[in-house]
Amino acid sequence: MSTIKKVAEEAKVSVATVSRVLNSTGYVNEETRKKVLKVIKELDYKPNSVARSLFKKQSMTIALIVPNITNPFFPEVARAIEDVLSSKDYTLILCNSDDNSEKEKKYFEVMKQKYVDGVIVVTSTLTPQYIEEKGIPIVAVDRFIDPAIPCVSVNNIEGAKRAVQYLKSTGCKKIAHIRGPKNITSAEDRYLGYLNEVESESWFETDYVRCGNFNIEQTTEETRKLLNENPDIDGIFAGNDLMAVGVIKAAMQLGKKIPEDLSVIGFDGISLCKMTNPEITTIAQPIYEIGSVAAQTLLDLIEGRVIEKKHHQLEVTINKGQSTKTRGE
Amino acid sequence: MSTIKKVAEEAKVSVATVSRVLNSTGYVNEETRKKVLKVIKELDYKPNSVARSLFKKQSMTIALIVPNITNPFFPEVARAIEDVLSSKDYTLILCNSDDNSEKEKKYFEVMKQKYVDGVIVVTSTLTPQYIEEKGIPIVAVDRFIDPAIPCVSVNNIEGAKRAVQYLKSTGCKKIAHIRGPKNITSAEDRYLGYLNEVESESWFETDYVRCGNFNIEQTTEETRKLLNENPDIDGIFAGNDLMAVGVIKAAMQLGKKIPEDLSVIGFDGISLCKMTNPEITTIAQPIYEIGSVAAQTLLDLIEGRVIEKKHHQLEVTINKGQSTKTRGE
DNA sequence: AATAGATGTGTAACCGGTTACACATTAGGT
DNA sequence: ACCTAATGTGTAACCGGTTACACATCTATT
Repeated sequence: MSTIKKVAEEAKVSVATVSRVLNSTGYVNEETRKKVLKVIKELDYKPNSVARSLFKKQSMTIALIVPNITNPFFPEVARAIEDVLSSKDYTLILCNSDDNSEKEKKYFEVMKQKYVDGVIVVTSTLTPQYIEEKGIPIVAVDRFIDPAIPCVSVNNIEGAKRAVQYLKSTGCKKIAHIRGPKNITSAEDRYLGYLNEVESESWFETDYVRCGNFNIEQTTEETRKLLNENPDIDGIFAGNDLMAVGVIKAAMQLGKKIPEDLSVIGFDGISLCKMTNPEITTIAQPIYEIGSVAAQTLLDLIEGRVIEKKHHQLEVTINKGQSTKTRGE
Repeated sequence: MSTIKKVAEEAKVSVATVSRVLNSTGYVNEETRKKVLKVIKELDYKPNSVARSLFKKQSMTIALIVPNITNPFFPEVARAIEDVLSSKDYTLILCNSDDNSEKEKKYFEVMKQKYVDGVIVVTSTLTPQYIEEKGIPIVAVDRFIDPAIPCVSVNNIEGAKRAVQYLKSTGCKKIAHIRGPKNITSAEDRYLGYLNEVESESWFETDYVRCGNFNIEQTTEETRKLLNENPDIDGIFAGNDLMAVGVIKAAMQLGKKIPEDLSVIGFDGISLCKMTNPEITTIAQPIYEIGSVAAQTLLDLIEGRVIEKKHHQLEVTINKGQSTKTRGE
């Protein structure tokens, strides 16, 4: 492996000059520059990022902390982030937190020791004080942390309202909600949106809300109970797409036809929705865009640009599948 | 941020002693050790990984290069790898190559400059010479590169045979194959396995093999053509699970009942299989295990342990869903 | 012709660790 | 009591870059 020193010797200049050529800083005579460039090419010299990082206290690396990359929402976010980063010569470190506060903190610690330039995080447990104290640029995705911390998400309350409104518009008369976990802001907001749309309805009962955990099996179980106890429910707003799959499974087990007997709408718009049968109607987040905006915002933060907007709330769209009736039917 | 120097001053010892305490190397008097440890705690000192990396020429980081993390096979592999790595204090860098040789090479270059300790790669384009030349420990996953390069995969030929045998055992009389891309070894092997099982059959025609590209839409299109031209095909072995979804979509569009009119079997065993309706019968790879074995093998390589086996071929299992008839039906 | 500013280059300190080596002290063996 | 080996600690070089600063030369201005 050749070093800047070898290049300097070979080109008969000092390491400072080589460094100037590499970084296009300071003055370098055109002749000298060409000579150095020639030697660099000859030796196939590639500067050592670690040495540079040590001095500059930055690593051209950012970390993404997600609960679990296996959850189909996150790979698309990760892909978007990585696309933006790699186009700017940054590198992405991937961390799975399992929504565990200890793991999140451990990752933060390690990242700080590695001079990671910034972190994009999906968390429900990290506090603004902790983040502040670490002093690493950070952007939250999907789940809101604090007004002080930039966040990229959709308006979950609005999205949930749209979901319920849509079910209503297709003729559903009794709409239940299998919500996501209690401590997760996005799940909370979707619940709030649902509640806002239904609480003044004469048919509404608090029993229409059940708590799932963003996972299929448990949702199937919960839905089966719900439908057994309330057979006249004809619409379910699931906390996310995976849960919608769970709801559909339960409905099928109970012999209910979808969407004739029961309409199901999800949330997220992961590509899975188009693979199931029936295809799932869902409130689709612009997932790729969320990732790319988050990455862009983090780079702005890192590179000291003013960030015009702290909280990006992107628009949801409704993706119509066959898990809901067609309007007016 | 406190440094080793500050700790040394505070504890009235030299940096060498602090370093010895940190790394449990050399001789350190117990009293001294306690004193240093106390100061480290007081100052909340965390050693700087970058400085250590520079000297040690290793970064406790490994890179995973996959075609696209958005393909549902890879997040599970990534998760497994990350689990193993984080338990050993290694960090994972994620790269998306899009199966593009230039991108793969660029990542390799960058990783080398960052002193990445090793690479796990899913590639069809990298040559052993190139890899050799970079001199970075490497493990291939899913796709075989060269006998010299450790590889973790399943026996795709055997798996494909099992798939076809299973279709036969459930009564299929004419079995087609929508295969994956030509240049990908795993797709090639699955095709070979299929061929081996069918070429001696009287009903077999070369027209029963169509080429897809591991993607749903194109597979649907291809399947539609296949079934229109050969209406009596009653079984399809899809190149992977995503393609199986495409096959099922096509069958439904043509009004064929699954599995009564057409049996479909996939390959991979991604969690998607359990979410569709009907659930997809598939030749399941032990995906998580593939990832963890790959990670473990790479660490063995990095840490200089002898690797007993260069090519790990893990066992596939058959996951029975409702996309195939029950045996003997 | 004198001088300020631009241009060009090298020396050496610095980033924050690790470790070879030197040196001292203590313990153990005969 | 003497010698060797084990124990304990500090100094300084090193990893491979970046950059402040010093210094020299060249150009332009008055």
